[in-house]
Amino acid sequence: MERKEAEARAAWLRSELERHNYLYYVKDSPEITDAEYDALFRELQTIEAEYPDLVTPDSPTQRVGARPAEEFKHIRHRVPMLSLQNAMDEGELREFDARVCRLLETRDPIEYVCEPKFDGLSAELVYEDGVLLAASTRGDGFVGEDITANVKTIRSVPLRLRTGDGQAMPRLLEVRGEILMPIAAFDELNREREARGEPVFANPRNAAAGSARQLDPGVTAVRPLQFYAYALGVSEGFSVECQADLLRALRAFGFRVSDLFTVARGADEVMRAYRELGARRDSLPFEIDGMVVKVNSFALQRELGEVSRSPRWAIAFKFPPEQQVTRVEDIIVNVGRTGVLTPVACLRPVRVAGVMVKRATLHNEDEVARKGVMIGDHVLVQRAGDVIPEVVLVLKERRTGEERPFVMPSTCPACGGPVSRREGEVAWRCTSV
DNA sequence: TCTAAGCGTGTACAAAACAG
DNA sequence: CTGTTTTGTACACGCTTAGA
Repeated sequence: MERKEAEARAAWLRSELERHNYLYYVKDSPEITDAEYDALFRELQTIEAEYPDLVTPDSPTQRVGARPAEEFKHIRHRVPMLSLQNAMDEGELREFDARVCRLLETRDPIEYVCEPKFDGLSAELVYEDGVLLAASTRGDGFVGEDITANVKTIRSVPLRLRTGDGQAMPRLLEVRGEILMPIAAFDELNREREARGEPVFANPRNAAAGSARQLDPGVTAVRPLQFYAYALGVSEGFSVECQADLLRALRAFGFRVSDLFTVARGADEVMRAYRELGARRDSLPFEIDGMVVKVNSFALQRELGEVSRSPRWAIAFKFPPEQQVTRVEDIIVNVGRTGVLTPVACLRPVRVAGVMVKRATLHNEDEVARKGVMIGDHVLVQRAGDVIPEVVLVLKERRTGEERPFVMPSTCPACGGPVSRREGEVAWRCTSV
């Protein structure tokens, strides 16, 4: 094949493959069979093998192109990736709404966008002139890990932004969203791993986080990850005026965007959206742990600004935590790096919200001291956050006999040194650490 | 009231220790 | 000398506490 001819053919194949990829992985409505796709893919591979200089970074053949890395490099976020404040119940949601109204000095109902709060790991994808150049984890909000090679293997991530209906290609677009693993794919993956005798993942969130942080992108490539876009970092040559328009624009750029988002006016409508999302929660293809409520207008968002590491214009409205009752088998004492002693309850393993809970910290000494926890007690365990189970309540039953009340030891279990607790101090400390 | 530090759980991965 | 298990480190996440 002539070089010029090959160049044109390769360009056509790339756009065609990316279009079919989009139809299959984002729209869930393929136009061609897998075999036809493979044939196109192999043709492109053949051309690129003959003319290596024709390979572009956004070529579909480059999704799993990178070699295993030694370590993750770090990427600084140009705009910090903030975390959200939580609202645990209706009262806290209404407080949030009241604060927004007060700060904006308005009595009119505020327009909010309600979106599912995906249970995965958040990431930032950087597109320059429409081409995916870098992807990073949230990290501490300022600096994240470079997971570009891994993100490129996620088939619902566009390697090149789609444009159309008058939208020009942005010079720069930093797209933020969530990497997650759908429940059905997670179950299937664990079945395979179990059959091969490999350890199974605890839940889809951890499976997604683990998969995204593989040093070898080849491993990530065979993990069924998806990316849902929902926010922006820096952008040049692109602007919208509100969150709802942004979500629609992200969809037009070729990203998966959940169709579960709604626009609500005022706290009452937000509460309705919350109840509706909660009712649908168990039938969704992926796990969510709440609903994110954002002030729709970007102008109002700017006016509200941010405090600390979270914006004043958004809140994570959590679903009530799942609870289970289990038994305290033992209480041990953990010695921290700085000598802090923390009693930890060893529990009869119980499954709560996708994780097996075996241990729970008893660091909340007020609670523990007031009510006491004994070996043999039955305790209520709830999944407090994404990962951390917490013992919140005590005493469903107290058996007599061999149980002993828990008392902090007078010597450090790690080094045998003395243990003390200064006046007014909450924590017990090993004084020799 | 806000911020930073400390802490615990759970994940992945690499090095070290162990066994055949 | 291999392959497997154990141990240690780093990271993500979210909570509590202490200090500003």
